[in-house]
Amino acid sequence: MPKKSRNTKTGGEILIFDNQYIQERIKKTKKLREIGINPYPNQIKKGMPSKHFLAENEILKELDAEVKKDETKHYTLTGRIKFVRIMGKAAFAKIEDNDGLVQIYYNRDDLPEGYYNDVVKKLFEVGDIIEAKGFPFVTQTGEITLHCTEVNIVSKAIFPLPEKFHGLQDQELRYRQRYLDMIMNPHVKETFVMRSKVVSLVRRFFEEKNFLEVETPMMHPIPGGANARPFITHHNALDVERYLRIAPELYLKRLIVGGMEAVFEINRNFRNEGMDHTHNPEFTMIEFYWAYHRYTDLMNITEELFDYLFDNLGLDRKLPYGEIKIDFTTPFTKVPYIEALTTIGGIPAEITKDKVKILAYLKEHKIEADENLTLGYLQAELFDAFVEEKLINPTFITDFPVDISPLARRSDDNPDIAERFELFMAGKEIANGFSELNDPIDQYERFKAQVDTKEATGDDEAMHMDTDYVKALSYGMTPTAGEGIGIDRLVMMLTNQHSIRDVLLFPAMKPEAPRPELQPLCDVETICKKCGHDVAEDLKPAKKGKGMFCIDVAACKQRAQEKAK
RNA sequence: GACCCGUUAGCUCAGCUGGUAGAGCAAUUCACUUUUAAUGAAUGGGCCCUAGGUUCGAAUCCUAGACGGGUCACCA
Repeated sequence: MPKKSRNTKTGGEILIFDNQYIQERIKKTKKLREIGINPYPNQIKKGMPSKHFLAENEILKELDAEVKKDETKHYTLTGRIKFVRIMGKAAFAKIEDNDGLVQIYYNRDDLPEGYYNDVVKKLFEVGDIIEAKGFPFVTQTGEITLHCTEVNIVSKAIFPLPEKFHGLQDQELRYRQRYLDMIMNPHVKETFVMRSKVVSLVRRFFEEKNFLEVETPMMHPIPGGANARPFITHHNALDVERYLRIAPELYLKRLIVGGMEAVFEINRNFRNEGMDHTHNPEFTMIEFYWAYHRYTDLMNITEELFDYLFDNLGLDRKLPYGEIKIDFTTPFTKVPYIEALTTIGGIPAEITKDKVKILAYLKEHKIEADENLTLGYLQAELFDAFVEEKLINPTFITDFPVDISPLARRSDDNPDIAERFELFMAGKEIANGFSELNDPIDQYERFKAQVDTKEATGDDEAMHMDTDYVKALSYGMTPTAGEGIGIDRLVMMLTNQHSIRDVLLFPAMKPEAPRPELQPLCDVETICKKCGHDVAEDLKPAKKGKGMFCIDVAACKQRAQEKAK
């Protein structure tokens, strides 16, 4: 049998199982069936959580007897076998459930006739999920253990687990096979339990403040609410392009126009940009909008939220983050944007307010910048290069240049700055909030300025003109403050994780490297029935009947037309 | 996108200036009725990421590529 076609079928056998270890395990599975044991039974109930079992039998350790045990008690435990130590006619194993490891003991004489030698010892192994019934005792080395009178298979594993001591180290496998990572590296689960708690608490916090949770579209006709490149998809029935949302902002503010005075949404945004340790193409944000409030109120409620999270998670206000320590004690420091350039970034004040001087300063420090950028954008270049990474403890940077804040309200005192802040910690942006721009004419002009920027600098992340949104504002929106908080990055801070991939259950990965011989056999027709297009990646099978059709309907039509000519 | 590092048994990793591919765990067989990464003995297990090149000979050297990790750039 050829060894080289992992993903194909040959002779009716699926060859991902073509491996000595897997074959051994499949043999054992078959043997179980032969002797009338279903390796995948359906009627098993979860046993007592291992933690409860251990806690409840802690008292056995106090017994004065030679053998510390209580045969009057009966327990059922369930879990995955992580270790097996067979010593002839008796054996110890450790099984793991959601709470952790617990030891079980079984021997030839206390199990049904022949069951130990023929079944448990030979056919149960590390990786299998089992059910164990018996009474508690304490071993000579002082470990509370279940002495089994019955052991049953719950689910047979036909793939072996990684090595028991070193576990699964390979980062790639850890991300691609997260379930295996979770089986082998218990702390991984802790991080995601923490993440779940954070999301839940954030939701509860806003609900308790009478915010309404809403769900707005994820497929947008015009991408908006942030500066970012969107993913593009196609709606077949309408034959239109749709953009996966880069932010929910503009829809949430439409709801404020509609009279909802406090709303929030926690969900994914999608940005078609580079990936690194702080960027995943899909990421989770909470955005909330609060009528009759200003950006200063947002800073207060943000501090309140952090206190709420830390109190409910029982976390110390000073948390380690790699080499550094972050002090989350509220209130957080507040520094105006331009001031931060000087006090934190160390840039002479006279430079920070002059385009020509900034360009010279940037050049001096070997930072490339487009000369067509406006003052605000140039100040942003300075901020990114000299300030951002120095913001370790939570810091609100306030009063942003208005031209880099196209959706924020101008300050009544100074038309060049916006009522906006961003919250930074450990050199990373965590939140962004502002008093919302509710002047429809001003909003129109700002969109237009974005479109102009796009033309002047080719910045394809600048915003699009969204006249539908301007129309909504034109009906009148109450003065409103709105904020977005990056949940992934927040969880990174709270769990001392330095890669966003470690707080995402299934981070985005490139497709696995294809091995040439392993390509699936393709015996169906490989050209589009309508236009004759023959690039396999562009084709999909017909919904009904046979044949292939183009995924991109518009392109298909065009090809068909050209062919007709 | 640029640079650096990695890819060898199911897993964790060795493999020197090029000379028949190694260990531990795991697996198979045997011994062992309180072990703690159980122990002892024997056996089996490799497209050395892929494709080219240099060479009498390549896991090893060269070129290109794939995937992963890191640094930087991009992402206000």
